[in-house]
Amino acid sequence: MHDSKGVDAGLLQSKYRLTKQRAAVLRALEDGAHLTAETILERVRRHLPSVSLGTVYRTLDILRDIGLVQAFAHAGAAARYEAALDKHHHLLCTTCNTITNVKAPNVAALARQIAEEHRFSEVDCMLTITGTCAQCGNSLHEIVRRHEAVGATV
Amino acid sequence: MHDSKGVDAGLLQSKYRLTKQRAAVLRALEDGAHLTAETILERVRRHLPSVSLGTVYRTLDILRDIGLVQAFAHAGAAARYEAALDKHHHLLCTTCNTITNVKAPNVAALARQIAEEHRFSEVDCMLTITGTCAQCGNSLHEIVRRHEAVGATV
DNA sequence: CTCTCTGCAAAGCATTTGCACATTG
DNA sequence: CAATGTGCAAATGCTTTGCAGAGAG
Repeated sequence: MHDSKGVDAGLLQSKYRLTKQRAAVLRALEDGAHLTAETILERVRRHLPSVSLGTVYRTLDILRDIGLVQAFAHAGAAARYEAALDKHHHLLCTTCNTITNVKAPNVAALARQIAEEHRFSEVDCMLTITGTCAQCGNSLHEIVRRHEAVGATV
Repeated sequence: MHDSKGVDAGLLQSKYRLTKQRAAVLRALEDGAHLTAETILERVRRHLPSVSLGTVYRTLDILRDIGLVQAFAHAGAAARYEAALDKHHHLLCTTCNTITNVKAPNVAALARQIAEEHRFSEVDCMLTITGTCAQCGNSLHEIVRRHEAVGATV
């Protein structure tokens, strides 16, 4: 059986109602993936085929408001959403667009200090590291190798 | 007179042509502001009234490609662009949406280390600290104070 | 003179919203 | 049962693109 009590608890305590659509969105994010609204809709529809994209967006807004969900925006791409289970940061491969979660406990303290110097309150922080992941890096090398083998000039 | 040689140098060296529109976009970002495409268009049109928004977007893409411009995306808002003058991070007030640049030299080393552990290459990093700036924090306090003065119940 | 760039206007996505009906607490 | 949430579809906002003419090197 799905024991989603823990996941749904936040909604029950909030000013928002617990509906099956909202529970389904939370369940869609349960595995820690970084999903677009469209992909969340696909997952949700496996259980509740009639849910609309509008509802997914409205739900994500609510869940962000409660703090159960976190959005990740990057220029020129749809926002990606994830469950806010624990504090972590992101490693984004700019080639395959995969996002990997990483821990960086020192960052929060650093951010808090900077924020304090600027008299900021209610602070949160997010470190995004961009680059090329090992897999994509290898693929690129291979392409270069083939080019050279064929004798292509750059 | 405007000594924009330094600013334009990147374009001259690149595979892209140096046009007055592109120079104007660079000049619009000269003061280090974090602007939306729409605002950049306004600034550009002061000098070149016929420039179109499409050209601004195309130019920003090119400038990002060369590394002269950096984009900043945040869920549910237009992207903001800034000149990539020096390495810095961002303090975003979630109330007034003002972005402040901050230095955090330690972050890069930390990011590099994390990236290495994950076999990432060509790494860059960006720390975004969100919160409420001093000014907005004060305004909120004042609102609460007024509420209390009137005897309003929460 | 050729290749690239621009303006214009239309198209494309991601996201939001108004409304009538369904559901929750 | 009153308040809130949902589906649908239309609207909005940001960004991209096709094309014919203009401009750069």
